[in-house]
Amino acid sequence: MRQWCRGRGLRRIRRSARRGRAREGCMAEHSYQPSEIEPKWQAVWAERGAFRTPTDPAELAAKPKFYVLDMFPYPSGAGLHVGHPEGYTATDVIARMKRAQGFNVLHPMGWDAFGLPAERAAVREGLHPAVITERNIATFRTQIQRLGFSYDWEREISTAAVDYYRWTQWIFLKLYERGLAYEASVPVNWCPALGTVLANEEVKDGAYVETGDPVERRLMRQWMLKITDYAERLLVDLEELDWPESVKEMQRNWIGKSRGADVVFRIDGGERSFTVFTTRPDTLFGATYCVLAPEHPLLAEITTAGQRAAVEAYVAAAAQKTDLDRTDLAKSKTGVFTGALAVNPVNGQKLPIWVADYVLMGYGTGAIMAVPGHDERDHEFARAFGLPIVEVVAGSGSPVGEAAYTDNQDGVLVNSTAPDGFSIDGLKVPEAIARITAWLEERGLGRERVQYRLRDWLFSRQRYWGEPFPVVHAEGGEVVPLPEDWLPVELPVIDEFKPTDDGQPPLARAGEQWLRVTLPDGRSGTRETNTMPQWAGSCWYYLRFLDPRNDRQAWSPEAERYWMPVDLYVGGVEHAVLHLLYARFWHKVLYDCGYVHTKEPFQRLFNQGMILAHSFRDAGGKYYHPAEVEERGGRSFVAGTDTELESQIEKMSKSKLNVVNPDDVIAAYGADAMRLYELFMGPLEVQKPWQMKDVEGVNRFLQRVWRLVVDERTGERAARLSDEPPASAPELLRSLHKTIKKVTADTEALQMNTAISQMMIFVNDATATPRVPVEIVTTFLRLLAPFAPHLCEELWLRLGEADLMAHAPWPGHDPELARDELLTIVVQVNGKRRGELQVAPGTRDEEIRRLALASEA
RNA sequence: GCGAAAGUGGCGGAACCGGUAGACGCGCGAGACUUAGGAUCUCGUGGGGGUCCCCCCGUGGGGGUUCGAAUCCCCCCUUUCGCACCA
Repeated sequence: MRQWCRGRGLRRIRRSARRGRAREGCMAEHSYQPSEIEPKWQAVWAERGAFRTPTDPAELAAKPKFYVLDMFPYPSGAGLHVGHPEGYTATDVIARMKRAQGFNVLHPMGWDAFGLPAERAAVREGLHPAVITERNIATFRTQIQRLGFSYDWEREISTAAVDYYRWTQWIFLKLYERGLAYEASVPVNWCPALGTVLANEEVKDGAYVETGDPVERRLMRQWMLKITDYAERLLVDLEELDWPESVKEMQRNWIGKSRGADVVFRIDGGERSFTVFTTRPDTLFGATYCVLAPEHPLLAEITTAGQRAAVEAYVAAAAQKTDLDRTDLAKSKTGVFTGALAVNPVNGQKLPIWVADYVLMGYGTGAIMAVPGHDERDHEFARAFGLPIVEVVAGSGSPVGEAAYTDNQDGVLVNSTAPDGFSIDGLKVPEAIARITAWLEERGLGRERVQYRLRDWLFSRQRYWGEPFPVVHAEGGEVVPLPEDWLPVELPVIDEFKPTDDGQPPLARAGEQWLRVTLPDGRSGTRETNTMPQWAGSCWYYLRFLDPRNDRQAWSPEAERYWMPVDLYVGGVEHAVLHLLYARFWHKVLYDCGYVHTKEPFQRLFNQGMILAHSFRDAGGKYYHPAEVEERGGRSFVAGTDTELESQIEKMSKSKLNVVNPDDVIAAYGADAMRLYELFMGPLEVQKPWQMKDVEGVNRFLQRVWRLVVDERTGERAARLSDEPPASAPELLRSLHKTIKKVTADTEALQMNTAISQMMIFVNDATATPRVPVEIVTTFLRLLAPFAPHLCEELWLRLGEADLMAHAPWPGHDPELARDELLTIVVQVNGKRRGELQVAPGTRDEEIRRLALASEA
């Protein structure tokens, strides 16, 4: 026994569990027993439908609404870790408080159930992805329910259920009708390891963000969604949202709006021309060469015979490169002269045209004018190939031959006069840009333009476990959307989930019966065999929660009008761009269709920080489970040995052996202590380490609350409780009202850590009070109930209350009783202490000054 | 490189709009009650002085504004997170 439970954390857990059992049997029979009261109350809540969302129209009309939503989980095989319940606990506290405050609350939970991991597990285990998914959902549901969250489980949904995804398909048809879904042959991110394409948002540094598998460029026919049509609205509407600034900023960066101009360059000695996009048209006089991307269509036409071999070799080499190679910043610039010359429209200068892979075909026009004097990349390129560098903006401390001067505010234009006399010399950059843009427009040589970095959303995947597209390819190749009443297109049951040998998606294995379709007009066709990406289902699940059992509509207009928008949405930052951008896009399309009445789906967003954990590693880099580690003199060793370990705080992961399972924590301390600790750890939004020792602290707090009410030896009401009026304990009453005030305000602001510390202060005060009016305790329990609902429900019952605590109203505070004490202000003159003042908080500076001067005299 | 956020005891973290640090919890120390307790209760706990009244130093570093700065301003350092050849 000793040998296998040496580690501190685990030993503590086992010890606590033992202690719990021991107590049940012998002396302290009436001590706090979360393992008994928690399942009991969870069953009562379920039986009595305590958290059912109101649906009766009169009831809905009678109260204001509050929609509080968690980012629903992907039910992975690993089960829940302690990071999941952090956000869930926060939203549950809010949901319970809002109910108590008289709101109709919608607080649902569901499963983002389609996706690659289930498909891979299916291959590994020889089971169907649907079976794997069902199993994982069951695990997640059990784990989540153990925490006593007040979800309305009657509204549970799964994106992989037919009665859900038929509406995902329906929304796709709406997108198609509006011309927002189209097929195109585009260069895609193909991941050979996964056998599928990926969205731009899923690829970083040439690799799939989830697994790190390399991604290469391929030209493929794929479904695309025209999110670019919504770029401006997605950008502008961010302003109205109560979201973390960092997330808004990330979305702004992703959308990447830049203002500039298109400028047309004629090719010397012919009629052909090409257009460049630039944000700095003011530097046009400083252009000394042009560059085309290797994929630029004009390239082959203009390359001269003498340069053809070199250019073709360069283009071929660029095509071979992975994105990773092409975006490697460490590498130096490469390129080849095409032999062709372009004519600078502003002064007629002949500029050599180069091809180089630092110019991307996917952004702007795939062609640039290069101004090495005022652009770092062009500068580096010009230096590498000995191209001229001309200064046209003055103001830099060093010559442009040494470093590009890129300031775009205060620089003053020089050397910028055209042969016809037009000049922007002497102007500051912003004015120069306006002037030259107008000049170009007058002559038809260019025009102002806004450019976005956002690309269209690559919306198909070569996978099985996703939503089938509701479209058919008719004979002759025409794409035909299916009529709405043909939905759902059910995912056929197949037994092999790999692509076919000739590279078709897995659904090509479904057989003629599924693949062949006779269309309404009598033609026959073949079903689309790609499926939708995992993001599809999560783009609108918050709408299905409004009316999840509706089999005639995706949701009813009445429910939508009542509940939307989501008032509070809580989840991790990892979705700052992907899910949150996609969902906003779909929502705006649905808004344009008239199916939703708000421009934005999520009014307030909150990102909880990641929970980290200590991990232990020896000099060789091998990880040890915390149960094998012992601490001596502030250092860590492998238990029973002198092998010293390095301890660090890291993201929880299987390979680092530092994952904390909520089930273990609940077994040792109970769900209420778990809930409380999740919130007491620190501010919700920051990263913080899980420290099992600290759970003891909140556990002791709950024990003290228990003993405040229950005599542990007899199980009777504690002798300290009195039936006298609250005013009989004036100090405690003040403490109570301050607590009501602070808990209400802090919880509203999602600062639950300080709300809990205030409740601890109150309980410490109560413990020190000889005669505690019972009414003060019941009021306090109503405050604590959203945080520790099982304990409070039990104590509420023991104090003789008839109705559920879950239905008790939220207490209000008396401002007079909750008022802060006077502040002490030390009066100082030139840093020397000269006296003290007692003032009320909020006293104005002038008043303080006046009082200080008066006291001085 | 660019952008954002943040640096407070042995640890997690408090501190409203500048009001005189370290709430609450962990850990640690002392005591009480106990056959015993790693339970519970009480007291103490930033550092350094000092015959217990108190003094000095303290919120990453350096300047500044102010009667007064963890909080506001400038420069620097560090960490975390985004973006990364986007013309």
